[in-house]
Amino acid sequence: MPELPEVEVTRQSFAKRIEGATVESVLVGKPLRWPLGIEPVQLAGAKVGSVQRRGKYLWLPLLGGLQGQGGLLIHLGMSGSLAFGVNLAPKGVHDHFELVTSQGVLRLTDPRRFGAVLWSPSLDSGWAAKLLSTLGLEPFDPALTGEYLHARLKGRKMPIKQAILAGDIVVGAGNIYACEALFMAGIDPRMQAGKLSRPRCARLVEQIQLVLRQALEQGGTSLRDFKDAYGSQGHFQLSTQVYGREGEPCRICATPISRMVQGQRATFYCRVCQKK
DNA sequence: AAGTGGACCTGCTAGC
DNA sequence: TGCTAGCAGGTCCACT
Repeated sequence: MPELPEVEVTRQSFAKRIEGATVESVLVGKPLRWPLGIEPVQLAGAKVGSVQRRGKYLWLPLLGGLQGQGGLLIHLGMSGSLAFGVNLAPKGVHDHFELVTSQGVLRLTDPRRFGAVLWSPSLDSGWAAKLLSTLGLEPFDPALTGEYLHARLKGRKMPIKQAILAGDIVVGAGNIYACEALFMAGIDPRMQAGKLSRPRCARLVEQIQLVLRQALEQGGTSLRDFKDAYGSQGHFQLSTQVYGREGEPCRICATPISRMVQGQRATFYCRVCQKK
């Protein structure tokens, strides 16, 4: 489910409400991708700081309690979502983590359990350092330019779609937004990454930023049941140009949208508008 | 080093 | 109606 816009929309929907809260207890359900990495009781009494986002990860700083100083690194995987409130619905079978605080309960619902909640002593040590160190630039980082993308793609033989998805050059565009950005940039997803010209790299950067910004403004994409921590749905799925539109007419040239598989992920594209 | 495929897990849908 | 295969928004890891 969650690519950068969904994660950011989620963050914005509960960051202010949880900041300053005191952790009362922590409930751990079925195993997620990795174990929490700390005894839940150690977190009691800690104070929640300002929630940050890096790529598709959220970082919830914690100060005090038996843990001393650290935080929780949260990833929503494919099917995760967070809810925060004082009167959440009764706990369901897919609710696998709860942080009970003085200002409300933060709950992770994740049917497939590809998500993770990990304790780390800081952002640049422990689990957080390990997982975040391989990440590329944030999409809205001024350092992300066509020139930068061109330099990083140099010599790469993999298809441009997979290079964008890999996340070691630029983070945040997952399968939906990678397809969308490539369409808007007019680039064939099969194009060898290292062969993209500078101007096309510049255009791709622009379109990645544009599609993510648009999705953000529309509250993200709710294909199945994505909701932010207030329970609100996103609407970007209504604006999609190619994703999920196989056989439907291209919004530019009316050619039926094609679907193929790259790296075991579906790619949607227009065989006329997107060129090698 | 870069690239590929498998793995993790559950729910839903299309098709027989 | 009921079963099954195939598919889903992510990304780490082992292997070539």
